[in-house]
Amino acid sequence: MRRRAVLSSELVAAKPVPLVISESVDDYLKAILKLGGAEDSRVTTKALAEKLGVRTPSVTGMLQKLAGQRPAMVLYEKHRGVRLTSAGKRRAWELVRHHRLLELFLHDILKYSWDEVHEEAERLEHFISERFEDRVAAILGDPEFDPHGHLIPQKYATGVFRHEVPLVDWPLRTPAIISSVSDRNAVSLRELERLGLMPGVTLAVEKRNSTASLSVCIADCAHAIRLSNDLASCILVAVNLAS
Amino acid sequence: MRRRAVLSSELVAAKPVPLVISESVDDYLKAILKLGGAEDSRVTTKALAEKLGVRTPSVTGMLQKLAGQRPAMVLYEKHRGVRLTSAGKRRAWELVRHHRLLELFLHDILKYSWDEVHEEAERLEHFISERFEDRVAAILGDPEFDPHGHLIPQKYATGVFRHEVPLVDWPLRTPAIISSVSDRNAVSLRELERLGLMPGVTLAVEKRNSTASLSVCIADCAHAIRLSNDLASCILVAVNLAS
DNA sequence: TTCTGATATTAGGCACTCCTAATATTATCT
DNA sequence: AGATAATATTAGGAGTGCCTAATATCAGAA
Repeated sequence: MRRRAVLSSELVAAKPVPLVISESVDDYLKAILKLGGAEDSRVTTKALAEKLGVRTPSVTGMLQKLAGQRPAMVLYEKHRGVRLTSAGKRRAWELVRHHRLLELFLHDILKYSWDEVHEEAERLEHFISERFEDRVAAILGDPEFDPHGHLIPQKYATGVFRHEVPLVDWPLRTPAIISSVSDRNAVSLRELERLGLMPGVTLAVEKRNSTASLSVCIADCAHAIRLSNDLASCILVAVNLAS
Repeated sequence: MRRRAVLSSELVAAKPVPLVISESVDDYLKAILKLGGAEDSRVTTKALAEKLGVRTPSVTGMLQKLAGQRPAMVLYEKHRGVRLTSAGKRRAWELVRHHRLLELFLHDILKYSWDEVHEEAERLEHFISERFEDRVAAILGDPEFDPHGHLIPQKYATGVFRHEVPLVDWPLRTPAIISSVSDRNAVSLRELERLGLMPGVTLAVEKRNSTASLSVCIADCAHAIRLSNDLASCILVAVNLAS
């Protein structure tokens, strides 16, 4: 039997499917949160597929599933992308909290190095209980920032996206404070640590070279450091650290 | 096409299937280890099904899969039960080490109570890395026992089964030392803790009642305690704690 | 507006792990 | 030994989450 034609912007039918939270679902929710950004904009199938390392039909299938659950995790209109529902946001931010708490815990308590925390946190964030989360937060003294400078969301709270600017977009010779660095690449993190380029450090961009690199000065500009664009793109800065 | 008849004790054909370790596989390996016991005896399909809370056809299917992997995790002969191969033992004991280290870690560092550690450890044991295992062991000072008195196996080592006797089988009025208690039931654990019946405590069975209960005395027998058979069956004792 | 390339969805399949029903084998009792 | 009960296996199916191939839709350029 042929499927009937549908209006293109039809909201996907919501058969009440019992709620399932798998590792996979978690990963989709986190990816939608990140790609949606502060404006909570619609996220495309393609963007999700790239972020998650799967093919687009897999994404379509999962989005239909997530939209059909009760409570629905996403709002999904065919061909128009997805956004998280409040239930989806809740879980996604919970995972972000888990991840960042775990990173700090692994670093401060279990003495992991800066570049080792991400991978382990990424795996464990799905499986720790609320109790684990609470106890870790208590031991760490309800911390605000993870080792890479990222804000740790409050429990049950919708997190905030800080107003950060990639160092590569920052104006020349203007003091900036490193607010956070990407935790994705262990090699880059080791390099940044070696160079002393860590959250809280003040620096300025001396000059941009045509050869895809830039020179930066730390604080008083005693000595300039040359950074590859690759490395520099791991660094986010802010004028003040409050926002 | 009809499947050809096979000799009943035929070793299951070993098509080289790439090694997969899932949570499910882990659970089967641990169950086989425990049911096989110190003598490493063959474990039946039915026993596994009961232990794991699945039906027997599911077990048969999984055993065939585990036997067909390279390296094989189990030795499996149809209708004759399974045993772990050395590769299977290695993973199973690794999980036991993970579980017991995690229990002690949750109790000592994250301040979980005695009865809260099992469930969390059971979930996390599958996902922690070798690094996590090592750091936790280091923080705890390479501990020998978990909070319930179970031996924590050495890294990479095949663990040992201690010579323990259930309290319900222990002779009357003979001093015994609690070597371990079952970690399976949180309610029982809370009760045991309240009564002071914890690993290391010396006691003797005063008398066995027909009403499925028994009276025990702690140490100097200042006061007797009546235990339900249910509770008593959580307690394992040993003459000395070395073995 | 119509074509075209980019993006998205549907269709159909596979591996995993579970299920029920039917069948086969083994063990036990008379 | 033969019947029966207990245990185990095969057959066939379901849900999840991934895949490729085919098709549909959308958005930008001519």
